[in-house]
Amino acid sequence: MKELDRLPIPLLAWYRENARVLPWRPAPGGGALGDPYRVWVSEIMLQQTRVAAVLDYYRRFMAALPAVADLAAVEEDRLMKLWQGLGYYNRARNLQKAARQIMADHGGVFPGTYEGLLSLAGVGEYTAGAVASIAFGLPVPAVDGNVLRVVARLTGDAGDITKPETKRRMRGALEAVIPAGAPGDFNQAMMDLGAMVCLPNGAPLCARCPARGFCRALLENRTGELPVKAPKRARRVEARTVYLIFRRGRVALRRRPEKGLLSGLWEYPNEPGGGPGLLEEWGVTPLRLERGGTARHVFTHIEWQMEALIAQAAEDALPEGWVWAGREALRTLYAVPSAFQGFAHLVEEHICE
DNA sequence: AAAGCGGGGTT
DNA sequence: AACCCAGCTTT
Repeated sequence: MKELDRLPIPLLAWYRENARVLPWRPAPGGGALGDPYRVWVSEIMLQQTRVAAVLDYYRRFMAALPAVADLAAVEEDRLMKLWQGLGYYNRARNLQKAARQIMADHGGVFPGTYEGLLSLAGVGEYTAGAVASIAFGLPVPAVDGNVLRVVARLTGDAGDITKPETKRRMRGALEAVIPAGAPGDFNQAMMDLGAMVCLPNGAPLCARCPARGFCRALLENRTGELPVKAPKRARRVEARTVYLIFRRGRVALRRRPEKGLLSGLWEYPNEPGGGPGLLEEWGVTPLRLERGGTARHVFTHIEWQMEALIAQAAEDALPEGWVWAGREALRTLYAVPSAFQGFAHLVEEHICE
């Protein structure tokens, strides 16, 4: 009998005792179904994002947009403000795109099949499997980073889990053992096990694991070597100048381009390299110009080393599309990514409105 | 198949 | 400083 065949019974028993209590989760262990909209929103927020980071965003989001029709109708700037700081902002745009698909193509009713879910914007194999199993009770695996790690160790599989082929193999193996009576509990139990017991970086808590009696990696003393993962590419460093331009107690903001990094969000004007000369190009005449210190922000693939220039503008004129933002507008209207958080105190000092 | 896309907690 | 997180889309 293979390791995965032996897993469901002890795993589900462990889950009944140890499941995390989460606002989008149905009562664990009873095989109850979750609400599709709530489960879906949570799954999108949780992509590449820890549970702890999601909780407050999820509560705010559901209070503001309690149903799929609300999401379909909300204005984009308000949507981005709800997502501000969570990262991977295309998730929010795809969320709305999918909500409009549901309204237009499915009569406002959530599609209840794996293929129907997969056709929604921003929903891939993992998310379709998660919603299908948790909200609709369908026996489909939901294979995320946690599950790949658990399966790699449990079965002693040394395949590179960053490769699609390895992921396909593990997903297929799970399809064969997922219990038809409680697929949602099984998938969530796998994720909880990965998040709480089968920890990454060679630090699993095997003594607490319901699979400790038959885990290949544990029995063969290979938990430190599994899973196998190809190294990530190094990030590049970019020096940028950030212009904090003030006028009558407000600060200048511009919208980032439609595509690429932080697309569509608002920012203090900034450019690679840069210097005082750019102000003139923008038609901004500085009455005073001073240095504002430095800040650093690390993305997955780029590191910004930023230096701020603080300028007092002589006139109201700004380039097309730029705005003057007061404290209230900055707080409630404009979504500014966390990359600029390092200069928030400077803005706070110079803004008066 | 590889690269782009955020931000923050943990080790 | 590296690793990783309830991944998806585009190239």
